[in-house]
Amino acid sequence: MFSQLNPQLIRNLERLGLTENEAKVYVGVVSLREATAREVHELTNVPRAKIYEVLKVLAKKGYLEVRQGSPTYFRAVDPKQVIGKIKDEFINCAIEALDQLNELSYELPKTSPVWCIQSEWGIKNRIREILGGVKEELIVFSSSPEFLQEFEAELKKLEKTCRITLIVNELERFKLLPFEFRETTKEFTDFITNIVIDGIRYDEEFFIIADGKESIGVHSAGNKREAVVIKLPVVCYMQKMIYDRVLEPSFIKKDLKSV
Amino acid sequence: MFSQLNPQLIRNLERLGLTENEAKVYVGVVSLREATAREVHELTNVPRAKIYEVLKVLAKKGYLEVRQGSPTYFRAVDPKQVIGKIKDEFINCAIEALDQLNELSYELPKTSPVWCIQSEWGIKNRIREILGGVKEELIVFSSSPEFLQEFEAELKKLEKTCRITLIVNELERFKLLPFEFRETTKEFTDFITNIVIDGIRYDEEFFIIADGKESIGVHSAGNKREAVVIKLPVVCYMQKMIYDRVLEPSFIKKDLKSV
DNA sequence: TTTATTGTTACTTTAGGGGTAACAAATGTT
DNA sequence: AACATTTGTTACCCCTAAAGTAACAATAAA
Repeated sequence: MFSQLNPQLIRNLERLGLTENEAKVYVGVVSLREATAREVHELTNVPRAKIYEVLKVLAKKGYLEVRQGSPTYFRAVDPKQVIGKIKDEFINCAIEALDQLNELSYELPKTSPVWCIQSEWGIKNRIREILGGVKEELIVFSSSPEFLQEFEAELKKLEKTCRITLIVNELERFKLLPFEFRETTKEFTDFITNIVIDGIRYDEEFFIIADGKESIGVHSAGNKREAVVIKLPVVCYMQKMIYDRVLEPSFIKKDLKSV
Repeated sequence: MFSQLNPQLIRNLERLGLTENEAKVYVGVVSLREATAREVHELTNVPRAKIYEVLKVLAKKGYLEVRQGSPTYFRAVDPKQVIGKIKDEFINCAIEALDQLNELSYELPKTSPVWCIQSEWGIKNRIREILGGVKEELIVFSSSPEFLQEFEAELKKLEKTCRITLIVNELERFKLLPFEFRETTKEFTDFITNIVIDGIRYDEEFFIIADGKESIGVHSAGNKREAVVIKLPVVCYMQKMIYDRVLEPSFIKKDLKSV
């Protein structure tokens, strides 16, 4: 039998906490609706010697029902119930863990001025956190419409409550986004997309300065994305200056004298 | 340092998918708010040689932020975010698994007449399922107020739509429950709480007959609970007869002649 | 009685995670 | 500059859970 037991499903069940054999056997019994150990073995290729133990475990967990006899028959409990139970247990566990973690922070937020974030999720998460904290002014640079679009909703919301300056390297590529953009000078564009340090080429994709005191920049080095959070007001001011100078002359005066 | 890292928390995080060392290190960094590898090592007792790899993994997963340097510093991402992410991924996984499981049932419900359930959860789950399917008549026997109470809500609801007969072995012990009970004869009580088969003593705790065609009985054998589901109309009729005979005479006639 | 099937047991193998020791590289100290 | 300390890495061992294998008793079927 090569019924092949959707390996994706097996992997999902493993991630829900079953062992590989448990997953296979449960899927087998669900497929067969009602089956003997041998039938499950033939469908799943789990060694017959192992089946019995696994079936016992699953029955004890409440995922299977049993009809004693020779051979013994097994029947799967409705997947909705089973997955639901697993989910509930997991959620409880998550809630408990979160409570316990929140009790840990004895010390005051020793907030350090520079941090580097390596995961995609972490980067976006942190950007949202910063956007959520903006009070008055926000300056955004982006060279990637796709990346910027991720935060469209947040930015739209902020537009109502604070001054936003959106700077991009090519107006053309951003025209589908519902914002008013300013363009950088050609020199800056060339510069920013071609920074090489120690043989590694950096590509600045995104940059935010929030209220002139907190910044996060996203760049890719090689094929890896990375973000740097900087909270030093001085650094941010310098960076802000750079962006000021980098805007096309026509935009500079009318907008930035108010700062 | 014997700060002892709440072992319950470590276990919870393990159940959420971290390894033991990952859990310890994450908790360590959350506790310290911002720390070097060595500090984490000293707080958690995870071998220093292992710390670096673990920290890297956690950073890549987005649970930590990094400040490069010598020594490198690490900072924990807000637990709410981290646990939230883990939870979301798990839920997605559960949903996907459920969809895939639901696609499996090629065959018609080969529903067999006799099944045995070994897990506490499975038993209660199945009882609720049966209660949910009752159309006209329900007969319940119980010798355990605690167990019966579990289904108080479901029974209250059913009272409105169908005939319910609740039979108990000692009225006294059930008087706190908001139902009208009937009592079994003393002989039956003695009989039911003292069945010995092959040297094992069985204790019938609970029994339901739904619409005269489906029954589930819960008994404990030794210190294990077990339930048997029977869907044979004949067997159920016999069982119903037994219960009819078992009621105190005063109750029998006025209620059961209508059946 | 023979044969096949069911269920059990004992053993091997493998992989992942954890622990230890030793070393190179970077930093600090005299 | 020489030395000591700390940081970060590597290689190795150990243990365990889980998977795979093989052989055997108990039961049912022929």
